[in-house]
Amino acid sequence: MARYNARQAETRWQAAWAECYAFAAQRESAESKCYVLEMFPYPSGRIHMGHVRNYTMGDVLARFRRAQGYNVLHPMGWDAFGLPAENAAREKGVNPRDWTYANIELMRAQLKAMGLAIDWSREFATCDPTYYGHQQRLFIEFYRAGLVYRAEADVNWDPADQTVLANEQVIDGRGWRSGAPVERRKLAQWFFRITEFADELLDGLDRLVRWPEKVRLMQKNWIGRSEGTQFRFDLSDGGSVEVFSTRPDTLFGASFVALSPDHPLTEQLARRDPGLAAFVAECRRIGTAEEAIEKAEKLGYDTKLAATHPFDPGWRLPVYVANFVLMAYGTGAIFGCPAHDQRDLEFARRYGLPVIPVVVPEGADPQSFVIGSEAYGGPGRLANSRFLDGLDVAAAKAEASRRLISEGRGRTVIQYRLRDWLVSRQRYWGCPIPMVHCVQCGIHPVADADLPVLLPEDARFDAAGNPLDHHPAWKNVPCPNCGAPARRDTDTLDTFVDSSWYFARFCNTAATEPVDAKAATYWLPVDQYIGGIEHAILHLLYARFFTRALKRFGYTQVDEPFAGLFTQGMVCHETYRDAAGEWLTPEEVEKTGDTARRRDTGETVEIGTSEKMSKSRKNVVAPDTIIDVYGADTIRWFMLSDSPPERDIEWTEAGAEGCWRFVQRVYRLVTETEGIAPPGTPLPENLPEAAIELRRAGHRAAAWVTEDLDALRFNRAVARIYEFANAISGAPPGTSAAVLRESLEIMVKLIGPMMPHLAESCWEALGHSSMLINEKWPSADPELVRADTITIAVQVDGKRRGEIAIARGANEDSVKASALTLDGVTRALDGRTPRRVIVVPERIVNIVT
RNA sequence: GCCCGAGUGGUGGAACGGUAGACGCACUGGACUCAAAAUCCAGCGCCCGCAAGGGCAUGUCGGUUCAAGUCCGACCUCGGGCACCA
Repeated sequence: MARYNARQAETRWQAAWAECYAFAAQRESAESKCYVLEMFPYPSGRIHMGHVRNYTMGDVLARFRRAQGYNVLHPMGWDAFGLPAENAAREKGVNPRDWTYANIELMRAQLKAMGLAIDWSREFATCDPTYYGHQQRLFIEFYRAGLVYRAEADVNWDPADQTVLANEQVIDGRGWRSGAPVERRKLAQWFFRITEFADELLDGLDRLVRWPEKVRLMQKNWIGRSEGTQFRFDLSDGGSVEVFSTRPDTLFGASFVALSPDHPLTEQLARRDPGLAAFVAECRRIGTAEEAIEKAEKLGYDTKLAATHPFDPGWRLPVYVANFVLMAYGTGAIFGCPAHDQRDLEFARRYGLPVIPVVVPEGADPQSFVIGSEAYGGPGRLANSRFLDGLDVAAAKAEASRRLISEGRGRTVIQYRLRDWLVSRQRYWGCPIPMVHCVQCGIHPVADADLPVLLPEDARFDAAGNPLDHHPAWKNVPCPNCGAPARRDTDTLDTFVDSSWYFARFCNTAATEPVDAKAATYWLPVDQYIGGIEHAILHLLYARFFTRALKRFGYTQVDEPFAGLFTQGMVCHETYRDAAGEWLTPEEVEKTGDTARRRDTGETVEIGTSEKMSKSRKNVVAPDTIIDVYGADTIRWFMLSDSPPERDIEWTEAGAEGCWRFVQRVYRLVTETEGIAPPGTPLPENLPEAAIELRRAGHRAAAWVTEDLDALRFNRAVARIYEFANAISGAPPGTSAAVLRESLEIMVKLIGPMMPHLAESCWEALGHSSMLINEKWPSADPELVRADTITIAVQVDGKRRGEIAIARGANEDSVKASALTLDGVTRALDGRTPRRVIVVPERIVNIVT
């Protein structure tokens, strides 16, 4: 029995493809272009199953489009800056740069072993000075255009590690590495003005029809647009305060005004009021930890100031500082309407403030409508509201707003939840911010001739804090403006910046500009982007922002970077625990049926739920060991089979073996089927029915697989191919030699994008001297795809009672007649006369009694 | 709390409103073999029945329809996102 040697074949074909630069994209060729991109990996050390799934999907699409005649761009790079490299430096004493590039070497080899159709000539890492140097140019360009600015911001400061932490790195109010309580500090930081594009980024979502609805919705919520009115309250000390509200209609239900603890007015008042200062300090201490917010009670401090109601000069409202008012949203001050806002209600109950319902649900009596422990946020008519009485909410909003505006007290405002993007990081292993601080003349960009600002190679990682800040030789430079002694900005850019424009750089990685406008015009947008759902908001939003900014500077002509987005599911595995509750790796466990025992001791092991592969659960299976045993095609086939690509998939040894058996089966089918005509043999006329059936199966498979790959339904494509393989092996002996050849060639071509090495070997075994990679995708004959006879079901009163075979296009009366003579139908009718017979052509017959 | 998804055999999953369970995995029986592996053949939702056949089945309850896994309403369970956003 012929056996397919995956290892040998795979190295051989990978070398053959590389030799003819099979996957190099053609520069701006006449063919239609197709840019296929998977989210580039962080070089953590080794590839994992998630990478395999991601890159297999992209590869299938790239190869499929290539076979269809597209000029395909399918590049690969490395998202190479980030904390793990720096941690390795601190923990193991290695240089972050060496650590990163060593990982890239290893992972590149692993990806190449997967047989990916990648244009490796375009590879780069974001930590290459040739990449981050261009990023620095972009930063300065953004700065000059006002898209980058510096401002004081509240940040999470870890006093032990002496660095700013991202919100995700603060766990229960403590630094994730140091365990020290995180402080909120005001520091001057760099920001990207992403809010300038808030409206565009929101509106653009509607046009992203090939994005998952879910991701669009998440971005919409994240941007969080709300329309409202911003207006002024006059205060008893002669000052005033601006508030923002989406519900100016409820103004007659107001019972207090509240300021954020971080509001400038609060700070001013606290200077004279030690009680308030203490209250503010207490609010800051509770901080931003999620849990704290959830449990925190509504607390306030009465400033003793009074605010004048904007619609009634004689109506005075108390002014509080309240812990639930955020400085970061709106104006940092609100008016409280307890009847119609849950937070305001809790606050009012605690401090004994009035609760006046002003919106009454339709049908309820305004006199007896009382608010209990739940505020009423629904629709209704205004009451207790003087000139607004009787209006519905929308009309009352408009009227209240109109009055505030006409009195010169307010204006309509659109507020966003989206904040500007803070990009400063007190870290070494990132793109240095190309700015210089001069005591004489302020902040200036580094001169163009001095770019890129390279990271120093001799940084020290033995002290806490930012190594760049501890490196006088690097830090101290002359001011680019006045020449006086100055110092560099020692922060580096958030690594999300690196991944916000790499797809544009891929269009021409040799460009002397950050982005080659001509190449980008040809290639962008990315036709299909594939990656994890975890990037649904940040990365994808930042990339959308960058693309718009790049367009402003003439680098691109598109608004949106990714015309199609696909978010794939995770790779999971069963978990195992021994009697002591210790996690065990799959290799440590021997499974027989539903029971599992330890390989070493034979002890029975508890099988836990299937979860995302993770080191902590030890349920990780390394792709390279699987590739060593079964080959790349087997693991690729597994990733595409069974589960729909957007859902999670469970890795199982049994499933992998099943894929491996299919690999062998395909090879046997090609090498052991007897009586295959030589290449190029024309099909004879007057084929017997069995041969025509096989041809139909083949052409149908071609049509369906094409459809499925177009829609990224890989699991269905796989099922179609199994069906077709069954049809070939089930063909009766003596089936036309030419039809066998046609069928096998179709099958091999259909398998090509998914199991490319096996397909090449089969193509060769079928007697071809050319490579399959140069063959066109099979086209299906529509005549063969459509069946001549169709089997349709016959129902009586909606229950299936039999089936009839009819000719395509058979007339309704004959269909009806043969349906009514069916045994099962007469039995079910039991002498009754049908009242109605519904015939849906080529679908179904339903006889209604 | 608000906003999204998803519930189909032992299992992963198929199914333009039209034969529910394609295809894979697991399992069972058989062939081949000294034996095993590999391979091949057959079976495989549940209940009644020797069979032919019949009944019940897509989380639950109701509705629309000649016909509902699919559409509508309510509920249950699980998963995800956002969360003092005024």
